[in-house]
Amino acid sequence: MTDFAPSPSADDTGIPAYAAQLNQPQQQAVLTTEGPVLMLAGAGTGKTAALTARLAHIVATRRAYPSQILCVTFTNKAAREMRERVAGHLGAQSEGIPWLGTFHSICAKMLRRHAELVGLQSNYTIIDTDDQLRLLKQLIADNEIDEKRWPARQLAGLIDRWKNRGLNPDDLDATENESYANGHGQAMYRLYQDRLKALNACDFGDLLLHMLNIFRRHTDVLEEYQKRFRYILVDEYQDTNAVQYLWLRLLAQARKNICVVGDDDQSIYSWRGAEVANILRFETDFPGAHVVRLEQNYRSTPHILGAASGLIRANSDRHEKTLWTEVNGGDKVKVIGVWDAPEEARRVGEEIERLEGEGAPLDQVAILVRAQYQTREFEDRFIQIGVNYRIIGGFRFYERAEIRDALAYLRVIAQPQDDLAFERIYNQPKRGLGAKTLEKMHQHARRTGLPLAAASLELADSDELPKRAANTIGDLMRHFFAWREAAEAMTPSDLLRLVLDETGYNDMLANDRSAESAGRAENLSELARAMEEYETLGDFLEHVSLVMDNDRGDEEETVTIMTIHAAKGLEFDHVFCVGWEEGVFPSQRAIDEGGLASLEEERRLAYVAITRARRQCTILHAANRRIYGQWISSIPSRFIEELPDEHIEQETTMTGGKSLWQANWSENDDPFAHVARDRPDRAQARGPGWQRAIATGYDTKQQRLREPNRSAASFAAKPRSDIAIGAMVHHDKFGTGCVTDQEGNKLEIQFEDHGTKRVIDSFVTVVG
DNA sequence: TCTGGTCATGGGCGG
DNA sequence: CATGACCAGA
Repeated sequence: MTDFAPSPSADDTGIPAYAAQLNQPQQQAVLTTEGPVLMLAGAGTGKTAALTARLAHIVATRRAYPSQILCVTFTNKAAREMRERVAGHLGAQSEGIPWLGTFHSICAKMLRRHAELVGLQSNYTIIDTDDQLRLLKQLIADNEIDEKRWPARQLAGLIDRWKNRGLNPDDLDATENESYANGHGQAMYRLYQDRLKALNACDFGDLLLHMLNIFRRHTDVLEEYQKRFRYILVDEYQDTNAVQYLWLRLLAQARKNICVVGDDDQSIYSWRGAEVANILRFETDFPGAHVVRLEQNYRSTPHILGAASGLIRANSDRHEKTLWTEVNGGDKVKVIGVWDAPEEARRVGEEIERLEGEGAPLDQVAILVRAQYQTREFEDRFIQIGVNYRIIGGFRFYERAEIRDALAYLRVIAQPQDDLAFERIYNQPKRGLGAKTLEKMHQHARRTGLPLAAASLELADSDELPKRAANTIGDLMRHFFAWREAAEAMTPSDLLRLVLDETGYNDMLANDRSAESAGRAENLSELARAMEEYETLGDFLEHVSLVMDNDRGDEEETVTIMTIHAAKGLEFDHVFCVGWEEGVFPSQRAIDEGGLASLEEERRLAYVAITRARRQCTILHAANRRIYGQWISSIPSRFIEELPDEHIEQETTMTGGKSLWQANWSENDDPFAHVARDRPDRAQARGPGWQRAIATGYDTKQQRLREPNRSAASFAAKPRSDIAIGAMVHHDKFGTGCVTDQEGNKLEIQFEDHGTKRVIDSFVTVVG
């Protein structure tokens, strides 16, 4: 430890307060300010502490002003946390760090200054995925592409991926071009970009791509930023995609004072374009980079750590890290097998009630699921037993219809070219303008090259429209002029209240007696309240598209249910990892497609899940699960098998020990009979993973489990002996019919009056 | 403009 | 199974 410049907050050891609590490697990461630094920080090793201390150190030792530091994160939450912690270190002497933020918000800010270099005005609109999709649908229709065969979603996905890779329309090769509508990829991408420019808008991907283009084409701009940013810090580097990487590399090129922090074992966003390779090859990109490993874990007990480390060791191609802890004791990771999803929820509910009885705070309990659909079962159960819970994810505040309507009005006021917004509200609330009017407005806009709103006004002044429609449009446009004028003199939130009144939006909600209308009105006043801290409409609109998120924290103590992805970066005393079954986790898609790489990503996801736990981690798997309305018997996840024995403790309930699958395995030659033959079309969709499973079996997987409860397991899928193909049966709903096929407990029946149906055999009686 | 019925579809999520 | 998109018909 050398070279601490004197600082007012230093104590008598000479170590400044912000570094006093740090361990040796962390201090190294803080003190090595010059040159490239790669901080490999395992889960729970205090990387945010190190990163914020580093930032404080740079400022406190006068190596740079706060305004000369670029500090990028992926999420607003991370940015907020960093900001708060740095402020804690620096106190009043920090005037805030203007260039601390997400990739997107930083790029948006830069782009406001240089918009004209890419053909935009500085008040450009940032459109979200919803607008993006609507725009693409229009373009697809205009170009007479069959949207059934080439969905807008697909094109949106392609364009996003191209942008993530830093590719402009001109950069696409023939293969890329082929990937949409038989060679229309490039043309559609180009049309989309042109359209955005005409709307004075850009999407999220553009924020980065535009800035990358500007840096590449205008060296003076690049140099300005290179000069400004003496130090660069990047959080979650394993999540960077190509365009972020290129953008960073250009900025860091001049001074090479770049410090990146990440954990390749927690890279779970490759499907979003993140490239783990970026962190794996940092030392090649920046020769002479200092590598600091943070391996002391401050979060979890040794068993939790041991289980997670053992699991992740099955991955290849990673920076080897050995997490350790000074903490002693703690329970082993508990693995519980249950019969089905309801029992899983019941069991978790019981455990939670027990924890509650022991005085554990409920906000320290989390249930981590692989996919959103798994949350329902827990929700139902918790309502039943009266456990407070909240589900993270799902709909976000600003994705609600009424919020989007309100924002659309504000967008048109701020930016008359915003056709997408205008289209959303021209007849909302209903004012008698239908599809026919819209079509005419579009035609006129196309003819004249005017924005939709302006074109509609011209149209209203002509005789092209029925008088009623013309009057309505004229009226609406007069309102917009008035609001635009009012916006100069009013606060944004007052403007919103005015708009909601004058449009009749409030009246519409008041007259709507449906269950949701009260909540909607409430959401709108919430929006107005949230707007109060903004001085201009523009400020607010940028904030809402980039920053505003959903954590309106109800302070109540609740259990949290969320996906593992959403849990990254969080920690809880007690974590329940549920649904650890082949096909659920790892997900069927990961098994079928994407090969080893995507299975390794699933494994990293499992690693993230376990390492969220501070004191106790419980893993559950069910023997049967209903997916898409079908009962699927499932076998425990391979990840359970990979957990080291010495760190886990298995428990199997009476009904849950082995799966239906295993029962059938011993009785039939084809364990997947009841699944794969169930529906031929679905059997195909199971893909190579399942085929392989059939070929090789999974019989080694379950050695550690107790003997199955054979009678319980066998019961469910066993065919009824009194029914055979050709039998005549009666069904309460469908009447009488002839059995044409029988698989396990499922029958295919040709009914006399209802055609062929598939039913469960317990619902029919044999006739005669 | 609203309704009801049919049909396809079903991952993780941030800005 | 459950939900959402889309279309036909009142």
